[in-house]
Formats: sequence, C-alpha cells, structure tokens
Amino acid sequence: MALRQAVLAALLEGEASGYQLAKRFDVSVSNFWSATPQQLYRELDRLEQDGMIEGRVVEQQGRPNKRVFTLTTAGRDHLHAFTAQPSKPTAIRDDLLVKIQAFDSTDQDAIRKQLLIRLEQARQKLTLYDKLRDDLLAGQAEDTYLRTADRIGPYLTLIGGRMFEQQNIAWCTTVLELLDQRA
Amino acid sequence: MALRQAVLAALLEGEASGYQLAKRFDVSVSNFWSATPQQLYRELDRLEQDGMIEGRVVEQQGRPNKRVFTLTTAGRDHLHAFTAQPSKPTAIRDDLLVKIQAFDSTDQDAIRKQLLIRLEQARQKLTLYDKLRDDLLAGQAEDTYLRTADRIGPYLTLIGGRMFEQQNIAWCTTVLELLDQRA
DNA sequence: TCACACATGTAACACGTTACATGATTTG
DNA sequence: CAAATCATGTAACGTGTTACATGTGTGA
Repeated sequence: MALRQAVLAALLEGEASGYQLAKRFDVSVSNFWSATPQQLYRELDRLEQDGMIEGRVVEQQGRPNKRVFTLTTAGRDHLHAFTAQPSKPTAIRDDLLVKIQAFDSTDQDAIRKQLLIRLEQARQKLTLYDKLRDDLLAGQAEDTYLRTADRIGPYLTLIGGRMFEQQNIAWCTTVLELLDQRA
Repeated sequence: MALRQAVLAALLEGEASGYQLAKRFDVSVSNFWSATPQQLYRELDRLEQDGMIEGRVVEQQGRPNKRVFTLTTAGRDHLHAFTAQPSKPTAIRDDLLVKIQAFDSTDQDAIRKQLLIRLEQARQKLTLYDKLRDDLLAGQAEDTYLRTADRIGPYLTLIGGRMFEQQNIAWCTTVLELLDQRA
C-alpha cells in the first residue's frame, strides 16, 4: 500500500487534479511507482474521504470542470510517518525479461526487435530526464543547487531515473552484442 | 498477465514443485518478476487446468508428498507465442524511492538508514549473482559459454540482475554523498 | 473532419498480499 | 529444545488492469 503515499508525495509538488496527477506520474513518478489514471481517481476519492487531501472544484470555460486536490495536515503527517517505516525490497515486473529468460525457446528475431525498441525507449527517457534535470538546476552547479534548493527529493529520484535508464541502455547493448557472438 | 509466462519460463529450468518454484523465484526470477508462494500455488493450479503443465505426485518419506510440474507442449507453444508479442514497459514499484521523493518532508536520518540497508542488500545480491554466474560459466570464458551452452536465456537475465544491482549500489552511494553535501 | 487533449467516471475482473493452518524432520 | 526447512493449502481482502462511456475545444 504505497500508491497512497506516492500520490501524497506527488502532491508535494503542488495541488493537482486527477488528470494532472496522471501526467505527473507519467513523466516522473513512473520511475519509482507506476499507476494508471483509474487507480489515481480511485485513490484520490479515498484520500479525500480519509481527510488526507482536500478537493475543490475549479470551474473552467469550454472544458469540463476539474477537482483540484491539496494535501492536508493529516496527509503530511501520514506521509512523514510512512517514511520512517522500513522499506520493502523493489518489486520489478518486466515482460521483456521474462521473454529473455525463455530466449532459447523463442522467436529470436522477435526478441532482438523488442530489445531495439526497449533501447530506443530508454534513450528517449534519458533525454527527457536530462532536460528535466537542466530545468531543475536552472543553470546552477549541482552542489549550489543541493545547498540552496527548497526541496531536493525530486532531484534525487530524477537522478535515480537517469541512472536506471543508463543502466537499461547498457544492458540492452550488452545483450545485443552477446546475441551477435552467439550467432 | 505475465505471471503465467514467468512460471512457464521458470519451468524451462526443469520440473519443480510449488515450493521449489518459490525458491527459484526468490533467488533468480525475482530480478524480473516478483511473486509470492501463494501466487505460485494458485497459478500452478490454473496452468494445470489449462493443460499448460502436468503435475505428478512424488511420494516422500518423512516429508509431505509434493506435486511436481512439467511443461506440456501446449505450455511451450503458449510461451513461444507470448515471446513474439510486443512488450510492455517495465513496471517499477519501490517504497524507498517514494520516501526519497518526499525527502524534504521526512525524518531524514531514518531515510539515511534505509539507504544504508538498501546498499547492503544490493551488495549481497551482487555477490550472489557473481557466484551464480561463476557456476553457470563453470570455468569457461564468456564467449565460449555463449557459443556452446544449451540455453543462454538464464545467463542474459542474470547479467541483467548484476547490472541492476551495480546501478543500485552506485545510486545509493551517490545519494548518500549528495545528502552529505546538503548537510 | 479527424484525431488529440482535456477531464472524469463506472464496472468487472484479474492479480497480489497477508494471515492463518497443518505437521513432520533436520539443524544448531 | 527451539528454530528453520520442507510442503501445501484456504480465505479474505486490497490493488491493478481493461474496457467502456461521455462530451467539448483545439490544431493539422
């Protein structure tokens, strides 16, 4: 049950509607917690019922109204308490790795293609993260940023995402080379 | 729905009981697909009903009998078809990263401790994977192994696991350093 | 005019987690 | 003598996924 806390943590960035949260999850939170829009809408309803967030309706012209949510004190307290608890090990679930485990019983060309796709996706994510990092730093050196920034949490997870994608690129490249050696 | 295929892929290593599969998932499969014993027992029942695996009871003395499962042709066919499908992006779910996203609203010493624990766990996993790799290679050079081995899938995912843990170690170390700079 | 972005939601189902239950044997 | 290992299972609950539904505004 950390979807709850991931939502609270995402709201530390500022108030958001379900739709906006879904985007936020898509671009940055998904490095460490993946969730679909439907999960978010459901969780937002529960969090509101439990008094961890507060929603207010923002009326818009031409667009559907939106419900925008803000953390309450109870929400912040809950998040604080959560972060002091011991962490569970990372749960990874990766389709492609299952296929590669079964590599020798597969259509090996199909696997190679999927590796190339994964490699390209990782490169694109890395480019995105580099851009986000530049935006966060806003021209400052890293150590200046770390000493002066209001919040460094999002920077630290971003660095994690970058390293993860770099590792992904390295792994895809290595496997493609090893497959060439095999053939 | 790739638990199903992860189980089939794990059975490529040879027949296993639910209990043995759980161990197999624990030591190696968990790099790319995590599952609890209860999930495995349930999935094995379904796979048997669907004719993808076949179970036979092995009687033992002093221990409870066990049901050992083997892939059927239908199971192999299903796995083969699955591997040709496009893959979904990796789903990561990591408690600790949620906490680090919220870092600035946390008990920061507690986070530091959790980072140290995670670092130690990653080091231990890396040691384990290095050992497993040595066992697989059995003294051969990598390129010899790749050309002559029956199955290279498990080797490729093992390499993935090793790289993942190396990256984990690097990330934990980096974050701990950045936190020192902040303080 | 077709697709995409905005914005939310329901319903059904599949999957994952946790707690509990049982009971013999081996290892420290 | 206690704890861990072997071995399986039920039940309840919580989370995650998929499909569908609705309707306006904007840009190619």
